[in-house]
Amino acid sequence: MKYDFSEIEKKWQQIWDEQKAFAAENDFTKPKYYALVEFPYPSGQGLHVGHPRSYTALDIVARKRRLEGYNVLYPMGWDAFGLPTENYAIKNKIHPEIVTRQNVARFKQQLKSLGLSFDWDREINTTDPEYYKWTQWIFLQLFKKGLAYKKEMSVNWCTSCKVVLANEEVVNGVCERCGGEVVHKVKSQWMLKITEYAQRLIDDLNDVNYIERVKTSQKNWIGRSTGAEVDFDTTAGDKLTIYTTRPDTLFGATYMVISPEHPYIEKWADKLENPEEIKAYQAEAAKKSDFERTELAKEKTGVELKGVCGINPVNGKEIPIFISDYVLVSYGTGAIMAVPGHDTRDYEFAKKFGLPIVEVVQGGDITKEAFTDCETGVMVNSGMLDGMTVEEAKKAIVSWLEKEGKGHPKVNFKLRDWVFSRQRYWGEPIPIVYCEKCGYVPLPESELPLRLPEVDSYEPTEDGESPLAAIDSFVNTTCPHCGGPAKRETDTMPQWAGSSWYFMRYCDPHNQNELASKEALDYWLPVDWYNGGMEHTTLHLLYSRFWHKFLYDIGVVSCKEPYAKRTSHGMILGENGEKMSKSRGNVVNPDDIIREYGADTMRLYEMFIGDFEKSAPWSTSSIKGCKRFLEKVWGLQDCLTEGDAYRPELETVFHRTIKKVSEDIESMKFNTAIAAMMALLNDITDTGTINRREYTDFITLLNPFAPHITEEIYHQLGNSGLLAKAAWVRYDPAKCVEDTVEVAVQVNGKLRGKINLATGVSKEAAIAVAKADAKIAGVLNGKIIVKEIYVPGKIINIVVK
RNA sequence: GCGGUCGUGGCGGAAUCGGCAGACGCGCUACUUUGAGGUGGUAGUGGGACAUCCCGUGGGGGUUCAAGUCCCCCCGACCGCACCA
Repeated sequence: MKYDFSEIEKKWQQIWDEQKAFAAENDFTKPKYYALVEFPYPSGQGLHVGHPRSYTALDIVARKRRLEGYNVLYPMGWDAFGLPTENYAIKNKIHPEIVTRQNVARFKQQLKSLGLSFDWDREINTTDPEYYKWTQWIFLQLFKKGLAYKKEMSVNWCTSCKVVLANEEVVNGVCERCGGEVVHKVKSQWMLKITEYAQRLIDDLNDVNYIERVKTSQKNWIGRSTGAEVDFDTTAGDKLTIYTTRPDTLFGATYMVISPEHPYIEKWADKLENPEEIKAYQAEAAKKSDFERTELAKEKTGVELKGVCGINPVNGKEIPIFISDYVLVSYGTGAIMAVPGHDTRDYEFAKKFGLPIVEVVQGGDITKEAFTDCETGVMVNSGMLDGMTVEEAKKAIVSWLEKEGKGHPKVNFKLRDWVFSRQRYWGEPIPIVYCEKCGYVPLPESELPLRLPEVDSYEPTEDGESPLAAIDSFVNTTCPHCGGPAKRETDTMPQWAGSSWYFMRYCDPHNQNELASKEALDYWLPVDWYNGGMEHTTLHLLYSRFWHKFLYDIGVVSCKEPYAKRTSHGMILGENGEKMSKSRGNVVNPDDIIREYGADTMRLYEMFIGDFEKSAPWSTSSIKGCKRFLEKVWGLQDCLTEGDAYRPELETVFHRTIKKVSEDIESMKFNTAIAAMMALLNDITDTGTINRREYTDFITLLNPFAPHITEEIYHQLGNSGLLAKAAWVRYDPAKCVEDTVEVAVQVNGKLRGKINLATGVSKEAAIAVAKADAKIAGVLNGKIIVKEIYVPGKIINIVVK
């Protein structure tokens, strides 16, 4: 019988659909398991071969859990708001809603053809008003708690298109579409106070099972540092506050630097002697991104603010103040004290501008480079701090500053508040009304969802406002508070909004009255296993943890953290080892693979391709190996015998393989799980037959990986129900051990032979057997034995002179 | 620049705690089957004048009876960096 994968796959996908085989039950008394993968952005290109890597992996986990008896929730949906759809809609004059519908239909058909066991009854879409109603509701709660506020922020502004650009649309400092000059422009933007949660977002990482590199990335991104804020008096008669992590080096501060956007430049305008130079520098800085500005490799630039000096609080010395783009207005206070002796960037700057470099920590050679090691140094040239270690000096100076009223200890985070406004059409409207009398007023919850208005043009307006600003019927409204005339907020939310809480909606996706019922949330949350890309670690993952914590604070959810476990898959690269992209011409279309090899082979190959956590290049020729494996599994039907127990020669290898596959799935080592099944198959085919028990167990083990073929074989074996609903195979640990083991024998660390030993023999007996071996005896002849090492089941090493 | 990851045959990759490097698969070679095609099977496959020896996990040092694995230095590659998602 031929293995007709396309027939088999179509047949079982239809049966699973009809029977709703993978629908999560609403029986909250059963043990639950919530497996989650990041829902895709339904782009116009269709599914990428990278998507199924993550989806298949957790599909394997979900299917195994069902076989183990859990009530499993494995849902899927669409993160469909966003820039590419909007740009496509503008270009082709199609409504983004229609574009989205088409893309979703294509993605869904592609996902279904992979045989993924999603519960399609719980499908969600962030652009559905019934969904974004609750995204808006969450925003209102944030607003009411003071966590949403307006702030002047700089945006990328294309001077020729007159449009606010996303960072991605700025390439080498010019507009991606027209090549026009891009500058920073200040706009009033909605912000979310994620910084208020910074400490908790770090602390609660202790309570979750995330892979270590995810935790590390999040911690570094949040970037907690302890230091001090210090007030420097200025000759302008005011105080300039700086933030430093090295208050111990205060005596070494020989100048100050403020960011080109610092408000004091305006404030000191009448005292500054070189305003033109300063203005020119500010204009230059406005063209650069933070990334370009802080690049250490680049030459330091800056301009002295002539006419105003700072006064070092510890020694009263007047020191110059510069503006330079390596100081960012968004971090700390936007101003620093520069200690060139002990900071690399300050050192370079001082060298370039001929500023004095004073050594205040001994231990390095500051004529060559800045000495930044704070472990070993001793304070010098620092008055009362002389002789102290850096650690002691930090404490001493901070308490002195506090006593003098010139500073205080300060914890700072690199994490910045979340810019929540977009001047775009295809996003959730922000449900706020601006009233001249009452200010920013939240829309009453009863008016949600605030729908996107139907329009013909999605182009932003001339002055960079959102397209919604051009629609008078949308903008003009009445104030919910005083009833007077008012204007709606016209900015929309970023794509991150809808994805920050979607895992909650899956718990109760059709609820009309709440984002999800408390009962459903309490049962399903937290997500037991969440897999996604490393690129989402610092934005999506952090944003959704922040929203979850907020919803915990207001009593919507009962657990502090949304995801109990987070893992991450590596990227699938093109055959040439580079990232797959249209421009590189190395894109593999999953549809072609499924058509030619079938979904089971595709799934198996994606799991076999390499270490799940690492990136791996696609290889069309390697797929054949997985196809051959499945064909052999299929072919076993022709050599079936009766029998309800493993044959003795296969017993150990069966138990071992079941153990290995069971454990490897849990630790994401899908590649070695498949290798073990291939090895077991080789052992079976060596015997020429397979009995019913062996075959049934083998296909059960393989079922989560290749669900269609195994379901069909199960059916062919005369079973009536679904294999997907049968029971997972068990192993007996006692039967995983062989009676004898082969042990390598080394002399002086070099392999000289191998011996067979009964498992559990003593060291003495083992070494005696080794010495009795003719070859080993020959090597040992005439040598003096210095040491004998025996590692049971592994190795014997005899050290001789 | 900051942060993260990685370097093993011709290729993808294995190698719980430091214990036989190269599992499993691709490719290749020989034979074989079917007859033809890109099918199936058997055997071989890290390198070296390749029968028991020597060398081999990016490079150099170190620790150890024993190092792909631990430590130090160097080289190289990849990913993210807040309005792409």
